[in-house]
Amino acid sequence: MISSTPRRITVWLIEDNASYRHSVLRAFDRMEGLRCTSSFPSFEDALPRLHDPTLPDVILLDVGLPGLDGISAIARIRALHPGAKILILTVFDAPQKIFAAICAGAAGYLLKTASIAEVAEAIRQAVDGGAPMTPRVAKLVLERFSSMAAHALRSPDYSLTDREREVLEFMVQGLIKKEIAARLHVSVHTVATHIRRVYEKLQVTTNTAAVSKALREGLVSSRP
Amino acid sequence: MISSTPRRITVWLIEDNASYRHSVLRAFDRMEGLRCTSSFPSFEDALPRLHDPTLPDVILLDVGLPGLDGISAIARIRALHPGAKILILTVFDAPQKIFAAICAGAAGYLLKTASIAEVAEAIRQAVDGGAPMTPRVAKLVLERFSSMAAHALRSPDYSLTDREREVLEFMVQGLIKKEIAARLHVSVHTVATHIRRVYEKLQVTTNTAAVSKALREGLVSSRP
DNA sequence: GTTTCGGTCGCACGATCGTGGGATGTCCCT
DNA sequence: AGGGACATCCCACGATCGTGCGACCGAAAC
Repeated sequence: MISSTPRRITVWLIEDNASYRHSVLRAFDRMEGLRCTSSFPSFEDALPRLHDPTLPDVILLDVGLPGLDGISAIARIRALHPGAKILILTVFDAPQKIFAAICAGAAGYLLKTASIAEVAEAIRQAVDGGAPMTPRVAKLVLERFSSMAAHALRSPDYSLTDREREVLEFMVQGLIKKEIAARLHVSVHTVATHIRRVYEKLQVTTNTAAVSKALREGLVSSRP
Repeated sequence: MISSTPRRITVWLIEDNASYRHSVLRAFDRMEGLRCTSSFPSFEDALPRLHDPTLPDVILLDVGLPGLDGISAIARIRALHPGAKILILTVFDAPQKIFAAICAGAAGYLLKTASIAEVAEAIRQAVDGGAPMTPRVAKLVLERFSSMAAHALRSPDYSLTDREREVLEFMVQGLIKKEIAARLHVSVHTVATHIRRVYEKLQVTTNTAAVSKALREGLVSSRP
């Protein structure tokens, strides 16, 4: 699957390791459709050039470099040049680093175990709107993703009745018994009874604790 | 990057399109290190075979097929054969489908725009513990991921003081004034004053509403 | 047919809360 | 020297809450 872009893709390389930087540069020079227009040993060196009139399509960034940490660098680049695809290329595979980079707006995350050819392919994918990732990184993202989603969806069973759940929802909305009674067209005593059962089932003794438990454990919808 | 597995990777193919199924089968036959041991036109056909003593390393599954929907199929397969890597191979790129599949436990998600060679490579990556994805899919996952994280982190500013936030945290834990006073080594009156200010700033009039607002808007950590 | 469960209603009492006032002291800012 | 923000403490009053106990009814379950 070769993408046919009209002109060469321009790339900046920000990488502190000189020998790695040069080998990437040389390899790119021999490639069709790819052109590394500038390279820098650190983000600080690249920073002033971010005001240039001609900016690259893709910025290849090592987030292990000295000085400003890579995550802040991503944010700064995006602020100054939102059009650039930022590809992280690093030796670090700590989930924390990876997630931080993604949340900061990186388009992809590659490990240096990848070959130069794979890096080049990843650059093309990024320009095509893809999000290239080393499989190992993809695995971590997927795991975190599904655990986040699972956490957002899990809902322990306290076997609340429909009416009890209904009352609980109103409590979560901050209504007091009197108001809940009005909404449900029943007496305050009835509401009190329902709340009593809810407390028993949730093993709490105060409205505060009940609301807290309900929200934290997703017993009611979190949407106001 | 060729993975050197001692024996051939065994694969099942579940795919309703007969001609696509056959072309994949033929292609795999010509490949080293890959063996498609069974193929089925639907999940229902594969189901009884999930009790076989010899089960595949990877199951290639089309989630657009008739009968049982693909998402439930993933869950069923994982229940019966947790060791298998499930790779989704489909024409559907609706984010909803993708996220559901991932949350159900798919190891990767490929679009049928991928070449057979790419599918084969993805199978190897999956066995190596990776999570192969078409770049387009990766992009969607990354976007959703960072928006989820951003949502989980956003926190409106009610300019609560440190002490007020501290008291609010205890309220969210379900403590009553008396208990909070004890924890902070101050009098109940002091706690009452702090709570009063919190109510003013959050624009609420009951403890319930305050706790609800605090939890929903991430004013305090949601970890119990 | 009797039991069980869910929902409804009632009363009473003490505990807790929300809010109106106030007061004192510390720290920081200018 | 003065003002503002913050934290601390106090009192009093009515509203609200938590919980003890008891009751009725309809539907479903045994």
